[in-house]
Amino acid sequence: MQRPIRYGMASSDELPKNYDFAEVEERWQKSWRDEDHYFDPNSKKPQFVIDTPPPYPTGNFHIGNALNWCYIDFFARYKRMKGYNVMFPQGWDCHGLPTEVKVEELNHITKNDVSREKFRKMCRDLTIKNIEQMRLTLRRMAFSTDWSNEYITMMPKYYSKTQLSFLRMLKSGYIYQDEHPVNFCTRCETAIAFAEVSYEDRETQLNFFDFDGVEIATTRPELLAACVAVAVHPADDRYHNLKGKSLKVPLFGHAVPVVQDEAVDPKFGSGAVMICTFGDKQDVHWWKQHNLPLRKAIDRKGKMTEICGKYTGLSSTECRKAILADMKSAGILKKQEKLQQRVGTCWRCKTPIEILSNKQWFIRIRQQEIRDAAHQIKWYPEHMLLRMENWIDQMEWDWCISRQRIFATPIPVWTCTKCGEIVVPDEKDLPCDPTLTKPKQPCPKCGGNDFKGEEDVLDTWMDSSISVLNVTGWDGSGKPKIFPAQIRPQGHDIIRTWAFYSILRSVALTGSKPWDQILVNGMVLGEDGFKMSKSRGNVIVPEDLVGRYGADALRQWAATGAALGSDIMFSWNDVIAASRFQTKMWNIFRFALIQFGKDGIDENAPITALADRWLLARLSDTVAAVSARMENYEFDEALKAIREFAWDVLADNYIELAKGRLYASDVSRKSACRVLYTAYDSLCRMLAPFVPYFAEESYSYLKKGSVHKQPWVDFTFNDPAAKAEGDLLVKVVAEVRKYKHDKGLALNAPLGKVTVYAPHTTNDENDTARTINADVHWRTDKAHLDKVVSGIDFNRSVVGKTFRKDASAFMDAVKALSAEELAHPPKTIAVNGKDLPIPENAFAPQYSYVEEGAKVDMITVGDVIVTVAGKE
RNA sequence: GGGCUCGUGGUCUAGUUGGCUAUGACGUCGCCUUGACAUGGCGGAGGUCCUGAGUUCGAAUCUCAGCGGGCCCA
Repeated sequence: MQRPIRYGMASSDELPKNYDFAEVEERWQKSWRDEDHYFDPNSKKPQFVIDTPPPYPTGNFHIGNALNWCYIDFFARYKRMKGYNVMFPQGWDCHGLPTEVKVEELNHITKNDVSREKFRKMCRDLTIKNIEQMRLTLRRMAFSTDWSNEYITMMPKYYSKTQLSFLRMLKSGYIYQDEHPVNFCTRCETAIAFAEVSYEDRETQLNFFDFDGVEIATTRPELLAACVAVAVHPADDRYHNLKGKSLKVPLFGHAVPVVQDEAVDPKFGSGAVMICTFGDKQDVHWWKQHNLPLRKAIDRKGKMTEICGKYTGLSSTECRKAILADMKSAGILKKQEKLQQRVGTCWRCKTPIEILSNKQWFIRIRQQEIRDAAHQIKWYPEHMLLRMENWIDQMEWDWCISRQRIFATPIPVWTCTKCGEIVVPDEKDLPCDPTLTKPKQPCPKCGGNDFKGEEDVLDTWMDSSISVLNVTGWDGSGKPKIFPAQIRPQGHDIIRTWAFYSILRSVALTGSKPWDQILVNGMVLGEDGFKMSKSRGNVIVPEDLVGRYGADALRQWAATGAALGSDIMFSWNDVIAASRFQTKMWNIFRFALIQFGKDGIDENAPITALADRWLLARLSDTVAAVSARMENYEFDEALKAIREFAWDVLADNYIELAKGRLYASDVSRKSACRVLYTAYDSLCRMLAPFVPYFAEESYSYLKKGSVHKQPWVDFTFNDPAAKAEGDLLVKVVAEVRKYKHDKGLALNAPLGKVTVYAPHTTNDENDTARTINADVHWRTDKAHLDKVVSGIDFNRSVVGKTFRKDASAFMDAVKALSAEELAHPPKTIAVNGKDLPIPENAFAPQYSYVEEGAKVDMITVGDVIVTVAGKE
């Protein structure tokens, strides 16, 4: 049964004994209002705009997303409490191949079976369904999303901005069209960017063959038709005679020059390589360097072109086989060796990429510009900047932004069929699909009226790399008022893509860095330490976890799991520990509420007892520490400090000390209640960003109003003496407990007189006495103790081994020694009439102490002496 | 091959401007059902701080070399 929402001080009979997270979380989720999290454009508060990552709407919010969003929500909530006007937008990065593939799968079609428009609609419908699913999870997780700033990249409102940014960058010369080699996936039939290439190890064959008298080693004989040169190292003596010569390509017969290049490794293969357009990135290098011609041997579908003669139409694998067979029968194939190599593949479908030369759209990469902007951003953790720098430094090609797909932002250009002029739409006519509409004016160059709409579409990163411009309200007119954003949170896996492209685009379009700070979080690994994957069976689904332990427990796991930037192993242990902490907190609050229920709270009661001042001093330190950690996004440390204070300091020490006073009804009870009240209130507020449901529920028993609308805790209590003396108090209690434990006594067993000889007298309001159940006296004078030998500990393994049958006689002799002799034993001792040496470690005297005539036990706490008189 | 990052009890981890007996959690063992909580309390056992060399009165921490893991890239 669900309880009604209630606010304000509870009476103790209203208090449920157990914290039922499922009931509580559902109830609060229903009552919270979206409006409370809206960014207020007219606010006078300082702004805190977050450029959140728009997830790909697969329908499933995975645990890595959850970690990322928890971090965002922690600081979004914290900043709101600190008085900032926070924008926590939610975007959806819709376009791209996975959805196309999914639509084909679900409808049993290929994209060519239906019209482009129909296919797009199918993709849009699926995406909307997925987004709705994921929104539910976001709400269940209690993320304080600003739903008034939601954006969906496939919607006209968003992608018209993508198109606007394209037109602006085209105009300013950043974007150009060119025939250029690009990474190409022949399965997806599209160009892909370097960031989309992944690498796999595989074994291949290195083929040595006779190339017009020169031995050449190649892994890609099928590219023989595309051979445009042979390269050797200039210092390679074997090939001096080839300088300036040309060679005839076997099987094909065209002549190619021999070029010299330092980049050729004389030790690899035969030391002579053939340059083809294009086998790999190195070929592109050489091709540019030596101004070689272009011979295209492979087409977009991965088939051999006409220049391959009789091999035309074969796939590259078939062609390789055929050419090797023909080399063999011509007797020019010398030998074959196995070779380990890394091959670039399409990150989506794992097909090995080809480098093909096509007409494509590009964005110029101006490295220095990006580097400068990256340096103006504060990186958390700092070393992530290095990854960005390394990536920038080794960029060689411009960013290819055109894709040959359907579900994506159209490139808004037409080509005049008569003169080839590029024509663009008016900015006010965006969004625009050039395959469906025509330009309003004739061609400005030749006056022609026949145009071809661009069928290529934009890379998805072209959408998401303006997320920050979108949320800050960019409309093309320079730099928006609230730009740059304050922070970009993201994973380290997309530094070279999303972060890199966002910086590039912001600089190009506004001349400024996109954000003040970037916060980089790690990846979530499975419980076995490996990346989560279905095949490993180590995948954790957030919804499952939330169902079993609640959203707050998952959020705590995210906070405590890892330091910023480092990968985090998933651990059920941490989730269980989190849920236990909530139980503990609930019981602490229950205890406090029961006390408050007896005769209310006096918020101005004088703080009298030492323990009370001690607790407030420790609370003050905790608030300072937690606040500092929050400022630095060190959520693990922040939550750790809260837990430590609540569990160790408040529950295990303070409450144990103050219990007696709270049960009694003297004046100092009010002091303890006020302290409990302050701690309760502060803890709710410090916990609010981490466990919003739990904090809200707990706070509702204390006061009216939502804890999430309270300011962050501002509490200082400076009392170094109370801290030092209170620490002593706690230590004395701990030592006496240990003493009881060692004596086999129950912790509440009564003791007789306990005297503490400390440097200062301490007004502990009898807390110590009640806690350890003894008559406690605090004294500042020196302890007057008489040390008395009360017995002797024999080490029987030493005594027995040394004295054999004289052992008992030896022990009797030792017992007969005086106290003085026992403390400083002689070298020898008379046993059965003989003087025998006393072995080392044979015995140790036991001492007892006598204080004012009574026998006592002595405990030391640093230089403080505590005596305990038994209760006989 | 290059860059980044890391190596601490069985497991995960804190600690690096060099300095008390190396932190905590989980697990484990023992004791305790005391009026918030046994999803608790108290206590114990358990560590070559990856290896080696160096600097130093002193190294988990600094330097060098090596071994090993992870990530990114060639």
